[in-house]
Amino acid sequence: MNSPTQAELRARLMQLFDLLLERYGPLHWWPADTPFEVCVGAILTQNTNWLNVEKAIANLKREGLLSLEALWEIDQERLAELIRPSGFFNIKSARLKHFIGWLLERYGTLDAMFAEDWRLVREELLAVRGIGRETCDSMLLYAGGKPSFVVDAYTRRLLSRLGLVRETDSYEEVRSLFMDSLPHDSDLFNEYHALIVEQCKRHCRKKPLCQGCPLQGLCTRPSR
DNA sequence: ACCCAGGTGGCCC
DNA sequence: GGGCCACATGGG
Repeated sequence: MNSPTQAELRARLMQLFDLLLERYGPLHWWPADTPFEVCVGAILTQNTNWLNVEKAIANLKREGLLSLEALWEIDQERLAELIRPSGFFNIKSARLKHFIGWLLERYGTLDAMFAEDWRLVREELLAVRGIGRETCDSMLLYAGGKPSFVVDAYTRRLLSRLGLVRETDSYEEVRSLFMDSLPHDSDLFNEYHALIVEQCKRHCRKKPLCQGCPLQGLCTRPSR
């Protein structure tokens, strides 16, 4: 099977978006009250069910800790206890501390960070311990409104089942599919990623391979 | 009693 | 550049 042209890819991606939007959207992500809460949530949700993250966020809110200053002041041990429900609490408390320390040192505020060219900020964020590609892109897109497409496990699962990427493609390769094919529109990227998550949460479980998946028509590979 | 969840870094080859 | 592992809770 020869690979689809750039124009065909673009058409398929827009077709997929339209279909998902019709079914679920618009969803207006990310579920948070402030950009800072988005950043905290992005770290807490690493390989973790969102319901567990909500419990951790609720703990931080209850204690009045959902601010840059408050999280800078708090002991890492106490922070770990408060975010316990989100799992990996020792690692994540350290990662939150790393991020906050870096942000205060480098920019002082989130607004100042987002005032800088986001492509530069992306490189800087990726160098912060505990902030990988998905976390970084989530912050840029959902906290900063920057057109940086977010790739996650759901994106990979759905796109590979549709035959648009390979299972083995790297994060940057999958991200490039979107970045190179679609207009750099943060509203579009915001909805697109949210819709992929919504679709997969409902229909793309790990074991069964999308039996009777309504997106079959978009598949570039033969249905089994 | 399993299996899974909106990853990441360290270590190894 | 990849493959494997630890990290941990709560829901289905």
